[in-house]
Amino acid sequence: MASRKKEKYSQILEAALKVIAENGFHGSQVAKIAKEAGVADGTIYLYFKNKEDILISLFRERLGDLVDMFNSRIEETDSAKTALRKICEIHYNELESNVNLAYVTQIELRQSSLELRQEIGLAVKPYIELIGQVLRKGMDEGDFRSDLDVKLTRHLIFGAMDEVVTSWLISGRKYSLSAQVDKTVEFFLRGLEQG
Amino acid sequence: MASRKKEKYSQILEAALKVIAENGFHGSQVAKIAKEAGVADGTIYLYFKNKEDILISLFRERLGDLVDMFNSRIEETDSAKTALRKICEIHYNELESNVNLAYVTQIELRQSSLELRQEIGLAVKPYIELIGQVLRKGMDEGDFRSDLDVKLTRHLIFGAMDEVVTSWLISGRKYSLSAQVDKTVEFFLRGLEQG
Amino acid sequence: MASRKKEKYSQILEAALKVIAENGFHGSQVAKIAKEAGVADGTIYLYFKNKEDILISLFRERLGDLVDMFNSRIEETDSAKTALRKICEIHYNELESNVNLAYVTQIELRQSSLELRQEIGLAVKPYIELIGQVLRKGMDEGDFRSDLDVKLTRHLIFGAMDEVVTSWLISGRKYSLSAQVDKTVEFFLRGLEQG
Amino acid sequence: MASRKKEKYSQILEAALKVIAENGFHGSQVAKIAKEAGVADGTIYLYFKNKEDILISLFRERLGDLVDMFNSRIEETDSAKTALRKICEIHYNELESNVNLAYVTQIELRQSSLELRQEIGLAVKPYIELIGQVLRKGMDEGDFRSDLDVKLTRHLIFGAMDEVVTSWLISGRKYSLSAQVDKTVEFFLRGLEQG
DNA sequence: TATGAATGAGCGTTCATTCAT
DNA sequence: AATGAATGAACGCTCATTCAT
Repeated sequence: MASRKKEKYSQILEAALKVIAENGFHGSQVAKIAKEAGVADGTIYLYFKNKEDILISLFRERLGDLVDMFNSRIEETDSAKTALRKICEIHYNELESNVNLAYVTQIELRQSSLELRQEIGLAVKPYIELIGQVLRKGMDEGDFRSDLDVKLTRHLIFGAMDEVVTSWLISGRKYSLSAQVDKTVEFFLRGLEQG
Repeated sequence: MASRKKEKYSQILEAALKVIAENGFHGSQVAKIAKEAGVADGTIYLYFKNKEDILISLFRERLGDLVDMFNSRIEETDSAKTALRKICEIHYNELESNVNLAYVTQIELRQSSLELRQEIGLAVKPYIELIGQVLRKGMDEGDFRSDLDVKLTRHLIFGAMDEVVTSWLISGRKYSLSAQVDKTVEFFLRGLEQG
Repeated sequence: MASRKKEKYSQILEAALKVIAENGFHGSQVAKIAKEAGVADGTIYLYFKNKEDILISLFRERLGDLVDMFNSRIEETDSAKTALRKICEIHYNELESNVNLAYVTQIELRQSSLELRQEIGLAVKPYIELIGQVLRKGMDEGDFRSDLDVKLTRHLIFGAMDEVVTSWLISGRKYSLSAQVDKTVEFFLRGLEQG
Repeated sequence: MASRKKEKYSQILEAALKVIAENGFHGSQVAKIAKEAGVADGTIYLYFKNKEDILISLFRERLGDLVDMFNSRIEETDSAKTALRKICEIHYNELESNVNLAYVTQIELRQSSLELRQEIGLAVKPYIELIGQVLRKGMDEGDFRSDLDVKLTRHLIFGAMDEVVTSWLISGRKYSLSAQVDKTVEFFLRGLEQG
């Protein structure tokens, strides 16, 4: 019974993801999501407090999965440099192979109420903190410069990758996103300067 | 008479900026903007096609001003490194000294329709291209690595700065944004690596 | 212009009265009232805060008129006994000659939210107080017993008339309401007891 | 088994009374009543046709009990005057000592559909007829005036008491209701007039 | 009998836009 | 050019009732 309940919950989230990706945030009425999920409008409200709660849950669940994936894969890495490469690989690969999710997280979910965006901020935070941990590890192990401002730099790195994904989407995904990993990591590690 | 016309046009844009900054995107009805501008609701539609047109114009005008400022200030610089520093300085300083504009461009205007966001993309493009020009100049002059992917790197740089501004806003502006210029530019130029 | 505004306001109240009388409280959607008034749904909200506000206004305006009528007619009376008879006459006559109003005030408006019923209470209060004043006058002038509890008795009198009107409506108005005035006043004045 | 059935039936009515008294008519969903009664939502519909049927039954049962009480207590009385006093005593005492019932019958149940109110009317009818019987007895025995209109007067009496109870509730029960019996009966018997 | 998850009709309100003045 | 009263489409959410188990 618990699995049936969980099933319908996921079913609705899945439907929401598809509907939002196809119709945009403002074109995604609760009725449309319900229809896509194959349930009645009212059923939505047995599993979610309100429309916003669907979106928050969607973001939280999926981003949670991503962060879990990051954590487990990074444990396997030996150096901070490899870890940073791993992060960028997962970031680009996951969003490239799940375009609906990419579209919804990068484009649609950002045009929501303050409350939702605060929730999204909370969901993104663990990821940004993970980047910070890798930076600190690299500093401790002598791989990274010891004068880095971790709090600033983790945002520089997250923002850089985030923008690359967004511009890839807006461009119409005309090139491979995962093919940008090497050059992105190279930029993070060596910067712009010659030599 | 042309100036009178332009006057009211600017008056409405000014009002829109203030209203959105104070009430958020969803709390900014046309009627509220009209009241703040001191005109009737209908008058808005003599100067703008529709509500979206106000926002697009707002973004375009203000960002256009910024890009003009970038261009003129960068002409004065001698090297690509200095130019990049200048860009970051202006980016952080302008948004720090104009919090309403920062709030509206970073937070509020992003929660709009696809059409508006595409327009915003067009307005941001000249800025991103400017960054690209600086990169190319640095490569030509031997200051920057010759193997840089300009199209990718200009997004990495823009995204990094963009995220820093956003997180500064969300944090409640508890620290100086312009004080982040040095460390940001350092990251762009030298990257993370030791030595 | 003020009269035009007032015109539409009254037009909506008139429509509300008719719609509620014909369809009952629960069958009276805002859209139905708007249609009956010959205006758009949204227009309602230019004149009233919300649906409840229509009902409150309806009650307040009409009952206010009644109380005004009571006051002016009672001034003309010489004794408390005549005044009491006048009150009962107006009460029965007005509601008999305005069945829609009677139906809405006696039956429909009572099935509303606590907030509305409190408002109705406020609107009825001046009327009950008027009855109290007449009682006090009668006591002062020696027409009424000096040991009357005014606060209690005004409710006994109001409740008695109120119930008579309601039962007349529920019975299907099969008899004349105004024909009950004499016997009602007789009961108030002399009570049940034999001589 | 019949008793088990009756048990759950009463259990639901009891729960309905409590829930309506605590949450008001509009705040009393079937689900809430079911929860209070400790049964499933669907179980309600094994004992009652629909929600309205619960309320009708509630009123009918409780008012039936009251009328039974009236009848048995009045048999013990010798004169119509004493009987009338008894009626008023029971009316005020019962509702004062059962505030939930008072609140629900006087305030909440009145804001219901026409159908329900007609049913309530039927339930109240035997009580009003009882008052009529007492009046007739008093006329026969020479205690009451012989020119009374029984059909009218029984409503005057019921309405008077009904309004006193309601205003006592609305006032916040700041005084004793049963302490109003003497003055109420005095008004019924002697009316207002001096001498 | 009893359950409770699922249903889906129903409605008050907002607000961008229009148009008669 | 300017006004602002009027428009009416659009939608999230509730809750009485049903029915498969």
